[in-house]
Amino acid sequence: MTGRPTSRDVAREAGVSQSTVSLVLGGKWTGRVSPATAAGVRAAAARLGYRPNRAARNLRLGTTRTVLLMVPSLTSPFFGPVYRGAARVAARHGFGVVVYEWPDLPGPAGSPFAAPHEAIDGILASSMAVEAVGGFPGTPAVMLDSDPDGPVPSVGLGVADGMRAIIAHLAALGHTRFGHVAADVDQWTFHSRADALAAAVGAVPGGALVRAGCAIDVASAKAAAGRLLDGPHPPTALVCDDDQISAGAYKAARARGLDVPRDLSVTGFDDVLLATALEPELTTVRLPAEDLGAAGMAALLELLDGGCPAPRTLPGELIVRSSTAAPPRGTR
Amino acid sequence: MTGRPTSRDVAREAGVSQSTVSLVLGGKWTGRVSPATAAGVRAAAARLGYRPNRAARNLRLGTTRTVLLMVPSLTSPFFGPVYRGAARVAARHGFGVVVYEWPDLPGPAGSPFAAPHEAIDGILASSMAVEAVGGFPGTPAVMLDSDPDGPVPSVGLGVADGMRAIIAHLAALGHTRFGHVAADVDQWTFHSRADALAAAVGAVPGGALVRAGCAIDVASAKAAAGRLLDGPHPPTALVCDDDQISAGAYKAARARGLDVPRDLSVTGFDDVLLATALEPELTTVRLPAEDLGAAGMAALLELLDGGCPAPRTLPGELIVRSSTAAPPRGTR
DNA sequence: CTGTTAGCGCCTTCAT
DNA sequence: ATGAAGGCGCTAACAG
Repeated sequence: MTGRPTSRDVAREAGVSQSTVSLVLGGKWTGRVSPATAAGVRAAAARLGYRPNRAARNLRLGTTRTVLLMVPSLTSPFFGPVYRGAARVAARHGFGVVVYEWPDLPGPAGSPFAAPHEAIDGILASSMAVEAVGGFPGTPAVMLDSDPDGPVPSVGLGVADGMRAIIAHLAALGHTRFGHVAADVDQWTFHSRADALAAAVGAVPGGALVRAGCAIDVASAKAAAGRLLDGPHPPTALVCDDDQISAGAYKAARARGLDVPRDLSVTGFDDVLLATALEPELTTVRLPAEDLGAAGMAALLELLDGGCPAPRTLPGELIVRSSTAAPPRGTR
Repeated sequence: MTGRPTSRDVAREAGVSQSTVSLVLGGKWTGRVSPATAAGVRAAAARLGYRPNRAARNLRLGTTRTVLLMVPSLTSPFFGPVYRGAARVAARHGFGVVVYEWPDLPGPAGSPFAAPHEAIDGILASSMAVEAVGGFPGTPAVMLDSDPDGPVPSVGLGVADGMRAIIAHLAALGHTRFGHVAADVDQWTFHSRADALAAAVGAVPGGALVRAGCAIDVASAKAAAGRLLDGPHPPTALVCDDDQISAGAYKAARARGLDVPRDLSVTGFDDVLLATALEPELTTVRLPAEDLGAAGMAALLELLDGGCPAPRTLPGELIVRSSTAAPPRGTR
């Protein structure tokens, strides 16, 4: 016998029929196949090193047991953990996860159909516009870190609460003049951060807010932070939409001879690896990326099961490190 | 008609038989089907939004057109681009890529069989021991950034040349006392870096080398770099196995009041995002991650095609930034 | 309790 | 130039 053993080979080896093999190996034989026979089948399968042919099973069942995870960028350290959490939960249910990078570019980016994995049972779309899943009409989908009021179920991240926690922390330190170094990315998560930030600053007595947008990269962030620092009303604290942006803010500060945190406080968002690689270590909001992937996958599996997953929001957590301090004297 | 249209539906719509549809859509109809019929079939397929069923095709053809990419970590910013390069080339040939994170833990880590994607045509294994693909006997595999003398074809990275370039650069600056902050990871790529480094230092007149091992994380790297700096023969340049390790080296230096690069030069490896986020920006060796994925996939496709891919090595490139300078006076 | 049978959708000879 | 038929490996009715 050359090639992989089939269930027929196992049946022959065990001296039973194919259907018995299928029943036993499918785990639904209790009360229908004698324990002795079942044991024989198992032994035969083990002896032959049998593994079911996935394509055949998929064809028969009309299901692929595969979920597509769409992320805006694979380079960002945020999505590795999202994948890991999703894959872990999926594996427990016999599902696989294929990841597809959907560049969040303006305009009609390459259709997701360009992905060779058109055979998909469901979609998990992280941090992108709901339109992204529009390309798969009828395919069950769950959005991650997205507008909870959208047409598809979603698992959210407490980004608004995170922003409020940042401002509360900064206000308690004595800051009133805030600068928002904002990611110029049209995603719900960033709009949400901006809105929460503006509202929170509005609630601080004497609070003032200036804003500069940038792309999510260090150079662009440095330029944006620089514009704020050189402006007519330089802030004493720079609130950044993302840890990477904070790295740019650090650079802008140092280029102007400003010490972080003595002369300028800086905060980040996400708490990826970068946050502790920087000096000083970054005060930021930790987002539970792996839990997000896991909860999203759980919701999607529930959806595939015919259920109706309840909306969930996973809270962020303010991690105070060394990039924030009271504003310099004379600036309050 | 509910559900996805099948080739039979297309046949009916076009008024032809299934086999004609298969011929036309399979692209091998020239001289066997009249152009008019072919056009009709195409139109019908388009009208119905027909897409071939992957499971059925896989079953019939005995191939999955799917490749497994095994990486040691999804969190490292290095592997995102590897995936991207591999997926790009794969897509051009109608192949999909599923990524599997194989934690490079000591001992018998979870077998790759735990991966739900047992249906795989080939394997691309990046930066790991050749044993990793041992779990898939008979499956064509290509190793990336691994021992070129192993039993399977591989695409290498010029890490040894990179190390030599670093030492040449540092030696030209006047350094003779080097410290290697080494990743304590049992991978060919790190052994290769260590060997090349030792050999290069040996060729520097008066060259001396001390070494400390660490895990690939900032805190561990900081401790290791600290041990070197506090040792009896403190180096004037710290050569790090990885950009992330360099971040730890920066911290160790600053904790001791040492300025980089005035009092201490530091180099990295990989040139990931972190390299320009740090301050000062890191002198490092850029490794072409995306090219690596692309070249690896090209080699694997050639292998699947019955060919015998020639071994390749992609060169790294020394990127001189601001973390290296001449050693402080009196230390030569 | 176990075996027989009928497809899932596709591709590929073979016959027309 | 086109159609009919068979089977890839599996599962789930239905018989026995």
